[in-house]
Amino acid sequence: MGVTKTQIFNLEQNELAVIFKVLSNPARIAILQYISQQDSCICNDIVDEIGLAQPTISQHLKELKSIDLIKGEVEGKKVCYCINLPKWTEIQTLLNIFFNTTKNNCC
Amino acid sequence: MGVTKTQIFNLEQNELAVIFKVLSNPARIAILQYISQQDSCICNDIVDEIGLAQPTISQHLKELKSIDLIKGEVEGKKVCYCINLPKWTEIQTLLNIFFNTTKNNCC
DNA sequence: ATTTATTATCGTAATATTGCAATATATAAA
DNA sequence: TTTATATATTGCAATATTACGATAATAAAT
Repeated sequence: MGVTKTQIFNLEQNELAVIFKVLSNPARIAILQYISQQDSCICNDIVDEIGLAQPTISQHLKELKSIDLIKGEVEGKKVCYCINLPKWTEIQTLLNIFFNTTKNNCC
Repeated sequence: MGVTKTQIFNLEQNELAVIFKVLSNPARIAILQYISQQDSCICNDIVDEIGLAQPTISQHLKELKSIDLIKGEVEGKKVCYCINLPKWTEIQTLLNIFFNTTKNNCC
């Protein structure tokens, strides 16, 4: 127990759940919003901006990268993170399809 | 540690995270999809449909109810669950606003 | 080559989530 | 009232997540 039984669900259900899970933390929401506000991808000011320790931010960035929601470009000793727009749009579309197809018959 | 630091984030960020968290489990996705497919809200056939124990389904339904995504109507000894359409649409709009406002400047 | 700055990884503690058996509650039927 | 059925709650074990200190890795600057 304690582990999600992914085997009994289909690919779409598991993929949606993974996407939602990555987005299910306020720090990651805040990171995405902050990244999108910067003109020039000034990135790990993220640590200064959000009030969490550097390893914690690094871990959150890794999770966001795990579904390609963001990409990081190494620029010298800094890394410039930004939103991966094609994937972002793809996910938005996926979620809208889910919401639209799953709103039917009610009591 | 081990607990999300909600205090350091704003209301919108925390609300979005809560919504995403409720949706971040394939069983709950499957329940929502199944409910929407039934013409007549035949509800706890959910237990038969999804391959999880009755208490587990009951718990997932509770979490879906916690953000008003579904509502349950008692009908005799059965309970008829269905999607709460106004809330469903509201959340879809909220997520779209998030996706649209958070897709800007990239490297 | 050494120092400094930036980011990533490891290890760990605290807490949360998932799932289920056992049990409680509620309602219909007998 | 007893019995049967449907759903909810409780308690618990296994695992996952969140956060951070310590440390490693990388690369620019001296």
